[in-house]
Amino acid sequence: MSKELPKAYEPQEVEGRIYEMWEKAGCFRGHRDPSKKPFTIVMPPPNVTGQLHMGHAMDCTLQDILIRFKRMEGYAALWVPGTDHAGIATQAKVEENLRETEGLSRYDLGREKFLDRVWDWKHKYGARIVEQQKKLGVSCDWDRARFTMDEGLSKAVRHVFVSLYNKDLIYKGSRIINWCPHCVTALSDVEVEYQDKPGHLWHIRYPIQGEKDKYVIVATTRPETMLGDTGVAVNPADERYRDIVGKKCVLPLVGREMPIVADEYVDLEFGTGCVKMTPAHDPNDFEVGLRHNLETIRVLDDHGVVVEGYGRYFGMDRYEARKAIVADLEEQGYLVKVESHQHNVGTCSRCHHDVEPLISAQWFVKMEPLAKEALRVVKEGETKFVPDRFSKTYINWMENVRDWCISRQLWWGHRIPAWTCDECGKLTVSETDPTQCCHCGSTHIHQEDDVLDTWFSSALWPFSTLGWPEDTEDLKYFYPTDVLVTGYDIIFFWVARMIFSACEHTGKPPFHTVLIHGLVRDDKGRKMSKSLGNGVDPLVVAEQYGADALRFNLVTGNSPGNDMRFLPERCEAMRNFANKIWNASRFVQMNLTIDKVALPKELTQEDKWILSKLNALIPGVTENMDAYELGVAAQKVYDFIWDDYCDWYIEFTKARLQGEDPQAKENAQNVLCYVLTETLKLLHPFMPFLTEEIWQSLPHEGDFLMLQRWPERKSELDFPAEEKAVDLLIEVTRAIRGKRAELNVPPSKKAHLTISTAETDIFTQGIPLMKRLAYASDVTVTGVSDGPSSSAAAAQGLVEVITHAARVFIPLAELVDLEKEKARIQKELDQKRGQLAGLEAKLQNPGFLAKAPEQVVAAEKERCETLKALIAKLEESAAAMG
RNA sequence: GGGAGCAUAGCUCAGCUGGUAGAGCGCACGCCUUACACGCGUGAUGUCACAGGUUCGAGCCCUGUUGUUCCCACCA
Repeated sequence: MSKELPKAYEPQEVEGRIYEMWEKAGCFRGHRDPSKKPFTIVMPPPNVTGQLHMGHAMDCTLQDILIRFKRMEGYAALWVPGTDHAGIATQAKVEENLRETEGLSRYDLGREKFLDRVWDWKHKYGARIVEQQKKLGVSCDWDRARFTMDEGLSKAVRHVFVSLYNKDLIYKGSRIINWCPHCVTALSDVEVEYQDKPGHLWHIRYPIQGEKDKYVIVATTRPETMLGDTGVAVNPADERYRDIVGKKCVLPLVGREMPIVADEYVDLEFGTGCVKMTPAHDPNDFEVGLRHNLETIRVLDDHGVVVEGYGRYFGMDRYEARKAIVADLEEQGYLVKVESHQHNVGTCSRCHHDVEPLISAQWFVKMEPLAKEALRVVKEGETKFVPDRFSKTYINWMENVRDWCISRQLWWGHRIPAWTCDECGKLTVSETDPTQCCHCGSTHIHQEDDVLDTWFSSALWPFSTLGWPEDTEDLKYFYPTDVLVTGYDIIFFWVARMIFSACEHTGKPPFHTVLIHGLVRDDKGRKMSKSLGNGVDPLVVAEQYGADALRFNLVTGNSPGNDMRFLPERCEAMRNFANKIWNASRFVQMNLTIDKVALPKELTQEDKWILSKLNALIPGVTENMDAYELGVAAQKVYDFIWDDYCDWYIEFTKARLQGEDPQAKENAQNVLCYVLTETLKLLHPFMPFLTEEIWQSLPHEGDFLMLQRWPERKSELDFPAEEKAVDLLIEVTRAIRGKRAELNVPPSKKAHLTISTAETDIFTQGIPLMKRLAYASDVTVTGVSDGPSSSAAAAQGLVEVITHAARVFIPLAELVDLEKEKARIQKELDQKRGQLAGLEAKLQNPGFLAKAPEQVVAAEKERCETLKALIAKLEESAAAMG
């Protein structure tokens, strides 16, 4: 029944096979089961034509750990996967490809044909990221995979749009928006990234009209926008300029007459205290312009190029125009001075070209009414962020949120369901394509060209993927979802929008917990990026070390919400851990003669010890999982397996397995298998492949480890006395090894130990274990009074090892350097006496005795007593050495 | 200008509700001890940034300081 296993774990051989097995058996499917509680996660949909990167790997791993854990806990677990059409990113990629391969632009093809190309692209590359995710072992329900431009999801988008429009929460208006001249589209506020860039502050003279040689000097960082100036503003409190308010000045190079106005907005301290007003290209100027009725004149077109009517500047892009204008100003004597000036420039989060604020007719979602409920659910804890500090980030943003610009001048996306009537000019907004204007009945209507911001559809993801707006069974059962796992970088883009969308459209927050993780950085702490070329491909890592090792690396050694560095050597350590478990189970299997596991009635003290440790581990790990402390939970399992199970328990069992007693052999096998199996369950969410593979080859009931029930603590398996007893054996064993190492005695040189202890039962039972682990040829256990005194031992050529529980005598005295040994004992004595002094002071402190909890006081007292006993022994030993 | 995070062993980082400072890697010494050299055993290394405070007791709580990173914000 047991097969020959390779000496080292080979993830490459295992992972694909195991995944296929799970998938074929339908293990990932989420079933509505009225007898179970649902647990639902929706996966943040990656870009449909994207590639899996380390951030995805971390995101997927965390989700997979949670969903596997809950599935094992007996929930009806559903993890909904899917992909996002990622409007601007995907369109840009296809356009680039089109340009490179055929030399065509999207306009050459026309909207319809171009969209066909994007769909081709989607079909070609859309499956790639799914395949990559599978390599990581994600257990999502692929049958329910959704795409943001699926029919059903598109329906949801339209439904929401119409509903918001009808509630006056969507409107079309001319506003100053962020425009990317490179992507040629409007952007929302969150798609603008501000960067500090070195720039200049140009001081320009604007002549005052009708007054010879009188000027007002404005300071600007963007001289090219002066073409669109329609005024100059000063602060009303500014003494310097009081006399010119109300007068007019003349715009150099253009000759336009413009009013000089007074507005609080102007900062007296900055620059010259005079600001040129360009309402069409600056959000503040736009506001000032509204207050003072200034004209709004656009001078840059959608590509950031100067429009007609400005002489030689026509056709120049923003930067050329700046140069030319500055040169002309200087030549004509308008330029007063140039200062260097650091300033904050908005750039497009996609292409990083400078954003051009400009006035444009766009569609907006009115945020204030929506933010109200979205704030409430977080403030009142209906939706919690983990770690909690991110709720502050969220609240702060939501309280100051401005209307959301949702129209994009792209082709790839959900086309805005609004039609303009060619006759009456009014809008018809409808879920189904209308044939006529809803105002005048004219059939001459045309649809908006623009599409919606990608995030408009992803905002609906938690419910649109479950069938909303239909009242589906899935929606009733699985919605609201439970946990959303994502990086802090998309709280504004996505999480916030999901929350207010869900509240508005479903009346419920979309999830009760948002588990936030940080960024995965490179080994030097830099962000992984294409341009730096420092990205580490998760699939390459998984191939090299195994997906389990990668997962374990990503989940340990960091804490929620904090960035982590990706260190390849940590993968190696995790691979080693996987191998450790592999070999532990290989050991178990090599000694296996049973085909069914049951805990024996007769348990040895070491059996009870490991069972008791396991019993403590289970609730500990479970609590950490419940608290989303996944890294801590993983670390606990790691420590248990490596330290308790492998280093000690397996070694303990060798005495029985290699002994003569068949019953003892079988008992040991049963406990070994039992503990290993339970541990595999605890480890499974973290290392699914390895654990499933091992479990399959051990005696088991059921078909898959991943569908086994999560372990529970069993009170009948608590053995505090034995736990303590074996801890003592371990302590003494360690001390003996330490002494031998110090004396450079190789393990092959066995010695006859004499152990003098008050715990004769424990040590007598432990003789077989100690023989093996403390390199003893034999062990004699005596009571305290029967053992030799230190001086007698020294006389007999015995080395003395002193621990709290016992004194051990080893016949190796000829190897001891007496002076060194004396010094060592003295050092230990000093140390222990120091500890004792501190402890006694604490125990004499009335404050401590009165206020500390009883348990703590008792523990400290016990510590004090054992310390005293140890010191007495050491003192005797020191005295014996003279 | 607001807000947040981080500062713990040579390096990278854990440290649960305050109760004798931890891991991995690295380092030193010794081991092919019949699961594992992707291993075993043993060992060394820390004014837990600084200064105050609360407490019987602080790496953990409070205040301030310094350094550092990030987010938000319209200073032309």
